[in-house]
Amino acid sequence: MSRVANSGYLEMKVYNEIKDLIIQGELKPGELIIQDQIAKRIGVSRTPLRRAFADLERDYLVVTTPQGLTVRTFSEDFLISIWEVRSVLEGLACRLSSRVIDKATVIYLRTLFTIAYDEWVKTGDLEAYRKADVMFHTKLVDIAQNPILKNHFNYSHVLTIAFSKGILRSAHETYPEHMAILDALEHNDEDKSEQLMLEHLRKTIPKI
Amino acid sequence: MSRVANSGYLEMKVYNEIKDLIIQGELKPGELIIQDQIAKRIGVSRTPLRRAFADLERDYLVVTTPQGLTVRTFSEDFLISIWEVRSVLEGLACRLSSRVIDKATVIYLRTLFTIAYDEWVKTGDLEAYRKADVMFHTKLVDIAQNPILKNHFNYSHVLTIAFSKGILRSAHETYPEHMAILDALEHNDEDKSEQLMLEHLRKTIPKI
DNA sequence: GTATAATCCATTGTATACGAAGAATACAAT
DNA sequence: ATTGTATTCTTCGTATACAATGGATTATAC
Repeated sequence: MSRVANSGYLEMKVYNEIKDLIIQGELKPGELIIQDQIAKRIGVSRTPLRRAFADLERDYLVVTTPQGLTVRTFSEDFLISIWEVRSVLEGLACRLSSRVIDKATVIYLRTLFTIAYDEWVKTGDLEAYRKADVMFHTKLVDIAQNPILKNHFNYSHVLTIAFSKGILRSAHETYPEHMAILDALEHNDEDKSEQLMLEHLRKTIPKI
Repeated sequence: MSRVANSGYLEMKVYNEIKDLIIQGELKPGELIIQDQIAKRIGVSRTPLRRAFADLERDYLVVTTPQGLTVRTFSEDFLISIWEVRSVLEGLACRLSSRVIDKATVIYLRTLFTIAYDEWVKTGDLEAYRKADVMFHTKLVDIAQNPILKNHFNYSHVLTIAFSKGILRSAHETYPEHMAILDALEHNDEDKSEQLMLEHLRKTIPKI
C-alpha cells in the first residue's frame, strides 16, 4: 500500500503479509512479534523483516514496547486520534483542491455519489456509496497535489480502512454534506470547502 | 530526532549521521547515495543502513528515484507543502490543547514570549524569541495528547528546522498573534484557537 | 523453603558472504 | 565511424553467521 519505494521484492511482500496477518487477526493486538517466527512463517530471512517493520511502525500497525515489537492495540482513543488528524488533513486537501479542481471532476464525483445514493435508497445496498466515499476522499488528496499531505494521509489511511467499523453515519445524513462540499469545490471556495469537510468528518468522531 | 524506537544503536547512529551529512550539505541535494560508500564513511556495515534509509525517507530527507536513493532537493513548492500541512496539524494541536490546557501553562508561555519580545525590542536579539516560538509550537503538540498528531508533526518538523530560512515574519507582527492564540487557549475556545493558529501560520506561507 | 548465584537459551543487532541484475566498458564487425 | 555484442564491474537485495544481551531456569547456600 504505502510502502516506500526503495525496497526489494521481499521487503514489500513481507510488509504486506504481516499487514494482512494483523488485519486478519492472526497476529493479535498486543502480541509480541518474534523475528524468527515471522521470518519462518513467511519464508524469508530476518534481513528484509527489519525494513518492513520500520514501515509497519510508521503506518501504526506495530509498536515498540519495552518487551519488543508488538502488534498495536487499537483503543478507541487511538482511533479517535487518527480521525482527528485525518479530519484536518482532508480539510486541507479540500482547500487545496478547490483551487485547481476542474468542473468535470466535480460533476463526475457528484454523479457518482448520487447514483450510489439512489441505489441505496432503492435497493438498500450501501456498497456503492461506501466505495464512492472512499474514492471521494482519496481523489481529493490526489487533486490537492501536496506530496506531504498525500504521505501523511496514506500513513493512517491503511488503518482507518482496516479497523473502522465500516460506515459510521447514515448515507441519508452524509449525502447532503458531500453535495455541499462539492458545491463549495465547484465555486472554488477555499474556506467553505475546508470548513465543510472538517465539519463533515468531525461529526463522525463521536460515533467511533 | 524522530526515530522509531525499535532500532539498534547503529541504526540510530546512522540515521543521525546521514541526517547531519545532509543538513551540513556534505551530501548535496540530488546526490546519489551509494550504500557501500556511506557504510565505509560512517564505519558500519550495510545492514543497519537499510533501516535508517527507510526512516530518512519517511522524514523526507532522501527519496528514491529511478537512479536509486538520492538526497532530496527542497524546492520552494516542497517547503510550501510542508508548511501547509504543518499549519493544519498545529491548528488541530491548538484545538485539542484548548480543551485541557491549564492556566499555569498559558501564563508560562505568555511570560516567555513577552520577556523574549521585550528583549528583542531592547537589544535587537531575536534568539530568545525564536526559541520561545519553537517551544510554543512544540509544547502545544505535546499538550494536545494525540500520538498520531505528534508523530506527523515530528516527521516534517526536522525539516522545517533544518531548511527554513529562519524567522520569516517580524516578531513585531507575530507577537500579538501569539498573544491572541494564548488568550483563546486560556478561555478554552476551541474554534477560535484553531482558527487563529491557522491564520498565524498561513500568513507565513507567502514569505517562503 | 527461600534467596541468591550461575548457567543456559532465546532473541536481537550487526557483519559478512553470496547471487542476481543492470550499467559501463571494451571489443568486433560492417 | 558507428552500431552491435560480449564481458566486466558495480550495486543491490537477501541469506547466513556470529556476538552480545537479557530473561528464564536450574543449582546451590543458608
